[in-house]
Amino acid sequence: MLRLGLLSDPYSASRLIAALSFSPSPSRDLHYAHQLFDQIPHPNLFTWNALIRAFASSSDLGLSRRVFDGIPVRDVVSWNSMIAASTQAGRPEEALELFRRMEVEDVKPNDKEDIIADQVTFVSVLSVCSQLGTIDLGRLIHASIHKHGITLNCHLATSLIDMYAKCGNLEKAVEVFRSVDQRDVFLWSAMMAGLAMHGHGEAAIELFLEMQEAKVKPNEVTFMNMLCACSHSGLVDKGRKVEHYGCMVDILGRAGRLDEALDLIENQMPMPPRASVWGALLGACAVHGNVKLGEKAFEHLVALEPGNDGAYVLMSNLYAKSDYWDGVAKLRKRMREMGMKKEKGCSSIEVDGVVYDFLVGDISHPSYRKIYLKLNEIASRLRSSGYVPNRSQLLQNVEDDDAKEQALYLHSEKLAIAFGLISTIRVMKNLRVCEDCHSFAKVVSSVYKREVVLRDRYRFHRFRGGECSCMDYW
DNA sequence: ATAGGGTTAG
Repeated sequence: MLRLGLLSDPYSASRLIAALSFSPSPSRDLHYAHQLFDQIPHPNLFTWNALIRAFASSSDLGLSRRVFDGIPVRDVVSWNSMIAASTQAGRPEEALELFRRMEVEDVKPNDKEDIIADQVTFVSVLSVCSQLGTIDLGRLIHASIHKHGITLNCHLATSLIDMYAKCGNLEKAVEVFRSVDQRDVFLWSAMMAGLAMHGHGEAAIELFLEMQEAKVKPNEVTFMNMLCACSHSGLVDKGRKVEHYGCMVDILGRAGRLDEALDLIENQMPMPPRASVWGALLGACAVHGNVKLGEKAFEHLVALEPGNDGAYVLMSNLYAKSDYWDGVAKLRKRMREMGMKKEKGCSSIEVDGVVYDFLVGDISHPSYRKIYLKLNEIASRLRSSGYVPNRSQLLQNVEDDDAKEQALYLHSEKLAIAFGLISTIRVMKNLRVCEDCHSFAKVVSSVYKREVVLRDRYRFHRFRGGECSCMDYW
């Protein structure tokens, strides 16, 4: 193309950039794409926009942003590309900021439509809502879609279902799902994932059968979601019918059948176990407190993935649960030597459309005094109704028993719940909820006769009258 | 003719 001088043709140039950025990794050369770009004599919006996407797929958000900022007049595709790039890079706040700017800044009219934000914009922003758990914004966008008379295509409907499910409104997700008549594999899979997340494993399996009747071919994600549904609902035999070793280890392990899980890995797998398989076993050992097997899984796992910080945290928690503090100290030393840090626990709660974040022992909230006061009051009321803090869930070595109890009360989930008790209760946790916080929430729901909805990294917990929707199985 | 979107265990 260079020899023929085709770079001066914007059509060819844009296509070349796209081709270079979507090629499989060996022939993918973004550095070269960038160099080429500087040589394009007449770049147009198509070339700029292709480049945003190209850098985003190489996960270099900074470069995408530099291209975006340099565009003299941006159209809706430029904005959508940049918003999608931020969303996919796990930077939902940046995406949201762009969306808000988009509404007030000039957007060059597009050939096709002349509305400011279109379906593609909404798809990305709904994905932001899923990530942040901001159901109010999600509802606003849903309303806006209605208002503009936009029909739901599969992309948009999938995003809506995912948003409602991840924001805790499963009924609404089902409603959207049922309102679509041409359903593709993404739509079906997203609905199954939503059901699984809320503990409706059987319903997810029924949906899978319905999907087959509709002659839609499942893909690997569909199976993944199915197995997740089986795993979270304890459906061991149904899960066994789908062949996937990592998930099967998880299903067996979660159900406490650790020996069977190990036997599967060591004697039945036709291929060498990959990291995720050992990860599933380690996770199961952590749940069931099996240190010896946990150590074995851990060593296999870090041999395959030395930088896996999650493995260290799981193993350390397993030691701590078993009161083996020397093990914890050794692991921490190993982590320090490798320059690794544990992800900080953070819970956020949405009250009247505003998201509040809490870290452990957080005092940055304007009314933090009120929150701790409320927490004290909760502690005494819970104690008199029979709740005993589960000190095994304190994963640092605090000698004094009273101090241990104090430290448990500083967990971010509890702070968010206490704040919620002075407002509406909808809690998001970025990591898995700990057993003590889980029983805490149960007692809160019965003593205060309030519903608590807690979304952790993997699923939803809906506490009502002292019971949780997960039936203590997660 | 060239650019933008959705589902995913531990």
